[in-house]
Amino acid sequence: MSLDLAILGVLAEGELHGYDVKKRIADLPGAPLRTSFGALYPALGRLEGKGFVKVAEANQPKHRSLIPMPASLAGEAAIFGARKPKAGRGGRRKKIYAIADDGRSTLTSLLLDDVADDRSFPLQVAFCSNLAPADRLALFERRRAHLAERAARPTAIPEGIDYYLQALLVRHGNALTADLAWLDQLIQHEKAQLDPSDSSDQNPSQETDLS
Amino acid sequence: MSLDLAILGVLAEGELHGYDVKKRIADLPGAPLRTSFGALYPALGRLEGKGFVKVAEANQPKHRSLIPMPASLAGEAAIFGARKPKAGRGGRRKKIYAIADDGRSTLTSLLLDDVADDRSFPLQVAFCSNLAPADRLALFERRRAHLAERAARPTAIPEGIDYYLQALLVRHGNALTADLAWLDQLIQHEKAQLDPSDSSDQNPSQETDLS
DNA sequence: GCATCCATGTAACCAGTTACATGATTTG
DNA sequence: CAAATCATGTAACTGGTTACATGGATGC
Repeated sequence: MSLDLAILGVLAEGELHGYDVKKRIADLPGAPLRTSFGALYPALGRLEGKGFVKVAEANQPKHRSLIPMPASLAGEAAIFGARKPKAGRGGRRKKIYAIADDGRSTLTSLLLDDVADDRSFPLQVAFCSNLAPADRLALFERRRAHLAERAARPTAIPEGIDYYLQALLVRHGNALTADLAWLDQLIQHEKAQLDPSDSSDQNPSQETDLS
Repeated sequence: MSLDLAILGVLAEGELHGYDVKKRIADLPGAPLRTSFGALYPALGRLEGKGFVKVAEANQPKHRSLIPMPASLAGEAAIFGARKPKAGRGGRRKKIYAIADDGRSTLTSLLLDDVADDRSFPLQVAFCSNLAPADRLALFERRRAHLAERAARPTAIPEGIDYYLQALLVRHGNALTADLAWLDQLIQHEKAQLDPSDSSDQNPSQETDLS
């Protein structure tokens, strides 16, 4: 399920408490996933029960995790660490979750999963840096094949079609085309990484300008 | 809910039995909605209970409904009518549903509903020919405003961002831009219809080529 | 010290899926 | 007549939502 993927994904790059997990997946750069606490906390509980996730600290976050954290997170982490809770004595509160080893392998398999679900692919991309380069390439190519097959199948209903349906159809087709081009760029990038012979394509460009 | 919208939408353009309702919404030109019988039949039952939909015939479809049907449906309807079931005597089977008056008004309100839900907007477009031109324009402009606001809000996290997240972000931005342009075309079309002074833009073009 | 946000959780409900059961009609 | 496909439905389960309850921390 995609919520699990998102949770494991964000926890894979650093420990967080539930509240922050929600915030983080809510504004994942290109793949925002709105969810609710009513879904999140039970999910965290489930994942903990299955041993995919563990509670790192239940309180007194002295100031930071020992796990090295990628640069992308260092900023927020620093801020978070800065306003340290004065408390220490007393109760259970602010559970900080970390991904467990079983969680990492589960994450990998969720990332490789061939779910035709359009909603989860962006999440797979968002966290695909956790994959081995070859697996990543496979993921992209699988998706590309899937979309290509979709684009290929007969459009049907070219009859005296409604203006708005026609507009929708055009939009749909254009979106598909754009996605294919985008995937081609990603694929090209991966291949370049795997086989470093010719050098080109350093960053994803703003406009889909493949020839 | 979007299944209700889809059902009412397809029934608004002609009577169908459940099985065909599913097929039809499954390949709505630009807004396919995969669903299952386990969702569809209960939904039809609910709609019937609320009086939004009624059973036109429970069997012997002699050959066609008396309701005038738009050209877009005439083809399929003819085929469907052609292979008429030999039966007549006996059981209840093949319930043919038709939209009721209450259903039409419900459809209208569902079409006007301002649901931020990205999934239901395409459905609203698919059936927006049921709206008065002014309402249709309002629907489009509301959506446009919504997307524009989304596009405007700070992208955040331009830090040492992951290649794949960056790619997702670009993709997302491009999709938004394309949708805005697409909506602008629709809006322009509506305005031209409402105020027939200058004439341009007859069909949605294949490429989003607004100036 | 009061309001506001951070933070975690639970309960009731809801819409959907998968899998199953059943039977009629068509076609080879 | 047997197999495939059309056709309708139900039951168990799943994953989510909204609303609620609770309480610590922060800031004015």
